[in-house]
Amino acid sequence: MPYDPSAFPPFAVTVDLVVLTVRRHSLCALAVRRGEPPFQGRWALPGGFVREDEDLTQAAARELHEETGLRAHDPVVPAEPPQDNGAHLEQLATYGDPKRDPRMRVVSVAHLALAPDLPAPRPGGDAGDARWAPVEELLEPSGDGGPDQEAPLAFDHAHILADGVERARSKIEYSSLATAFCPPEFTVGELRRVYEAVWGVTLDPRNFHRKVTGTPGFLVPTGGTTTRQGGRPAQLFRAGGATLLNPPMLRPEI
Amino acid sequence: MPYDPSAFPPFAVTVDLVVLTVRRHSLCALAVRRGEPPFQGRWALPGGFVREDEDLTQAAARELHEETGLRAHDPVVPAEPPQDNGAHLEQLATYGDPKRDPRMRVVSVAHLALAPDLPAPRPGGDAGDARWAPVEELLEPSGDGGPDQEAPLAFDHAHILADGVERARSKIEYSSLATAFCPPEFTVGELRRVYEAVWGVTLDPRNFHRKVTGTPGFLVPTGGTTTRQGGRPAQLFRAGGATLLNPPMLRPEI
DNA sequence: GTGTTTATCGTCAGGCAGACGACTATGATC
DNA sequence: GATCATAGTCGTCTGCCTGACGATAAACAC
Repeated sequence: MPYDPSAFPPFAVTVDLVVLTVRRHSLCALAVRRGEPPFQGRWALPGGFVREDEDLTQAAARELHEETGLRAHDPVVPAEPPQDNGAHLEQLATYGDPKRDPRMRVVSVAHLALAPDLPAPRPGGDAGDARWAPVEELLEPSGDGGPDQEAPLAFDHAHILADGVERARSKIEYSSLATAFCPPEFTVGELRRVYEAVWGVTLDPRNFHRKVTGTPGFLVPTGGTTTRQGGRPAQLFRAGGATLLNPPMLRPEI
Repeated sequence: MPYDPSAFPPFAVTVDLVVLTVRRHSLCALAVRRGEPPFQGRWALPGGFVREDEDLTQAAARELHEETGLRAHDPVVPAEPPQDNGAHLEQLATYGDPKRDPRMRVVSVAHLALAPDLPAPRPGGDAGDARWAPVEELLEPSGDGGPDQEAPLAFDHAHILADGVERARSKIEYSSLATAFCPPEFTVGELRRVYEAVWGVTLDPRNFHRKVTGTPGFLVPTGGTTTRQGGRPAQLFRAGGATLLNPPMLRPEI
């Protein structure tokens, strides 16, 4: 089909964000409450229109900053040491079912952001209300008796969230992405608890320690120690330059 | 940002296709020659506008059929046995740089299609001219003396193609996707030559045979044999139901 | 001190991959 | 028909990595 610039169907293009973090040993996603129809009052993923002069990644980074105050890392030029308050941001997938928005044809380019644990969502964004919710809670079919039962996510956002969670779960297997859930300096135990929360499993601390400290370039010791978690002081590490884990971290069966 | 259906910047949305196949022991992509500006006369990836009532995957499947005659498998409901002439189709990524098309704001949802070796591109599509070209030829910076030197691909299509090739290279590691490059019945040697072509390496036939025949659910013997390749007759297999390879096929270093 | 918690080091057996030898079954060539 | 070249298939061996789990170390709470 020849490109005919004068005869194309116009679409609205948005970015939606799956922002994940680990809070209290559970994987949580950022949800905002919709202030207007459709799906008024329901929880949804943060997002918004891509502007005329904006790249998709820029739009996602702007929305992320508006909703959370987080700056996105440039994954290509990783600012080295004390890049605190930076989040990992990558494109997830694009959703364009003709009926996904009842008002008009909207194509949404979903992005996945991974952030360390944050104090609390800042309501400085456009949404009046925002919260970190455990992903199982947002994804469970309709709940089976939780106290404050919430309706499922607006639009196809449950689908998008599920895809984002699955991306995160699989990607920490073969990359150093799990460190994006950690503060700039962290212990092996904190990193292990990230894996446990994201995968929903428990891992052997000894084998985990051997694996991550034995993988060249994954972790670099900072020299400091901490007793944040109680018990014997643990060494502090920063993420090393390696981005790919080879061989990968194996996710336990079941 | 509240959705305001009356005030969104209009975008054109297209699908572009990275269609890969293995021909003569080399990984090839489908390229079409542009018949009009911009980039008139240059090679490009096939693609076109998404229609008003079409899902993104539908649009990609339609373009694929127009350009190659191939039908896309439904990856969710894999038609079992003799699904000949079916190609694997999946979304790749979305490209939306404001300047990627000099005429207007175009967001392109790229898709990746993997097909068995085909007789020849059918020029039934909108493009007057189409060919299978080795991916290195399409991707090399500008060539270093090949006889019929081609200008690089139009738009950001070299970038899209590189992403598609990388997706295919990594995905055959941990999935049974390599069988999408094979006819419905194939030998272990043919499957190995797919891996060798996609990765650009040579693999030990004995270890490869042990790996693929030893992975439950990957290959199911049909009972027949063939001597297509010369030498001792080889068993014929179909792709088994397994889609994930665990442990993965390891891509050799370097 | 005693108990608890967490971190870290070691040991051992099993599984799997890379390297490679050996044998089999076809077609091509003399 | 014997020989050769080509592929396919089965084994063996070694080294690495993982899972299971024992043991020790260093903090805190009583």
